[in-house]
Amino acid sequence: MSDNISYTSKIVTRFAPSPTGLLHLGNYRTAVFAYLFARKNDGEFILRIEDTDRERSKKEFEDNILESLEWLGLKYDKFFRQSENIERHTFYLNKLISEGKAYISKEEAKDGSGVIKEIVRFKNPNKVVVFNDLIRGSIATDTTDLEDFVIAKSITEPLFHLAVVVDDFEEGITHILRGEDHIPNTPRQMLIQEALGFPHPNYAHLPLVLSPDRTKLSKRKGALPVTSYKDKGYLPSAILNFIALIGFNPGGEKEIFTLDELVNVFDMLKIQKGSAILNEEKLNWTNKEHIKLESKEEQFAIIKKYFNDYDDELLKKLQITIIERITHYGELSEVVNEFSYFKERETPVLEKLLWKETTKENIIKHLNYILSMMDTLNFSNVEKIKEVVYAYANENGKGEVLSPLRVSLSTRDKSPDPFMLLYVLGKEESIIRIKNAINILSS
RNA sequence: GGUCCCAUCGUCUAGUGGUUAGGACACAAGCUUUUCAAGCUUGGAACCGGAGUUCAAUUCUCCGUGGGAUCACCA
Repeated sequence: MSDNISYTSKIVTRFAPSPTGLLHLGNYRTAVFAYLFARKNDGEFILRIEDTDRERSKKEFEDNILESLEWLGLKYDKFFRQSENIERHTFYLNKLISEGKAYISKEEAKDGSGVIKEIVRFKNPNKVVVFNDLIRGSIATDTTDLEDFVIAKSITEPLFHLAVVVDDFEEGITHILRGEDHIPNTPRQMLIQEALGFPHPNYAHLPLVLSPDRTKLSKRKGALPVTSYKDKGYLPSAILNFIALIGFNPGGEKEIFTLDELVNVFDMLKIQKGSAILNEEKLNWTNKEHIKLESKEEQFAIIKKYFNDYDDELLKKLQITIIERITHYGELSEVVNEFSYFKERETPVLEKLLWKETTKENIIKHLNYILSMMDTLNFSNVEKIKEVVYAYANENGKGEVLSPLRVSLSTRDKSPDPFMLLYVLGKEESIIRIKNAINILSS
């Protein structure tokens, strides 16, 4: 059973989240795999919001799911809301009851109210159910200890197992890709399918994404909603790339993929069986690689939002240096602070202008010499600046020339190299700052 | 506890009945045009254990061990 062979009927997959909270990366990875599998096979990808639990489902969570999928670029072909399918759930519920395959049971409500309710229980045939999981092979379960499980809170209030089975059938789902935490649910759902005369869909249970403590990823353990990565300035292509390669690897040594490339290389047989832990550092590295993939213009547009009061000309000179410092665009706000000296002239402190045992006089001499060659420097080319200034530094002591120069221009002892500072600041501003430093050294 | 799933560097993984077990992240060292960042080079780092099958097991089988999931009138 490989996705490389062609199926006789059209592949239809679905992502079926319940809108009861903000979904994290682990949840969306299920969507990514279902999406990749459908697209790889020219199939259909369906989004179904499972909102039958009226009390816990919230519109804001549904909106967040929609926003996240759109941001990630996972376009769905059809959209369903489970709560709008209650009629057909009731229809099949009645069918089951009339055929003696389910029955109404008068029981005390579990909410402690003491009210007697008419819930619907499935008449368990108590048999061994076997299915061939596309990822892990044959899985057999004796359903006897499941007893007559509840499938509806009332004839008009279907529960998960019934609703899922009916909707998957009615929507023509051929392949169900979901987390392995659903493996125990599969036998019950297959029992209902059999009672209703539905065919069994194909199942592929994905390995779980774990927290660093090796337990299921959860909000409580710090798992962030996908939209928070959006807010922090991560690239959707990087998030996609990163989560697709957790539990899946096409083989080979390529690490960076676009969505289209992922669709191309996707192969269900290459999905991992064991669960995996999220590695934030690799996410950051992946994101940086995707930033590098962006065009100069795309990068600039975002940088400009943070460095909004910078002159375009100066910012373009600074762009490469800025990009080098970040892993995701949200870090730009820190870089704005770090690079404040590019925008506002600041006053260097005497101690930082000094270099080891070198006398003030010598430092002043070096700075004056650099000042004297300003007219000969080609300020439109950082390499040319480097050639000339470095030659002098190399002859007269790298440290005692370059360190005071850097502090003169940036006032900091940690900054880009002085050649870059000269290039970005330009001739006029550089002269002013160096003269200012000489004054401080002279006083 | 019952049931089920899983097992290659710290993490994500490639891979094979015979390999120096490969790559990436992270880490360490060195280099590069002082510092920071980036980049480059090098390095340390893994087949859970035991039995069986076999000329040969990391790979196949079984048993352990370990980890995980699940046992709702949630999904």
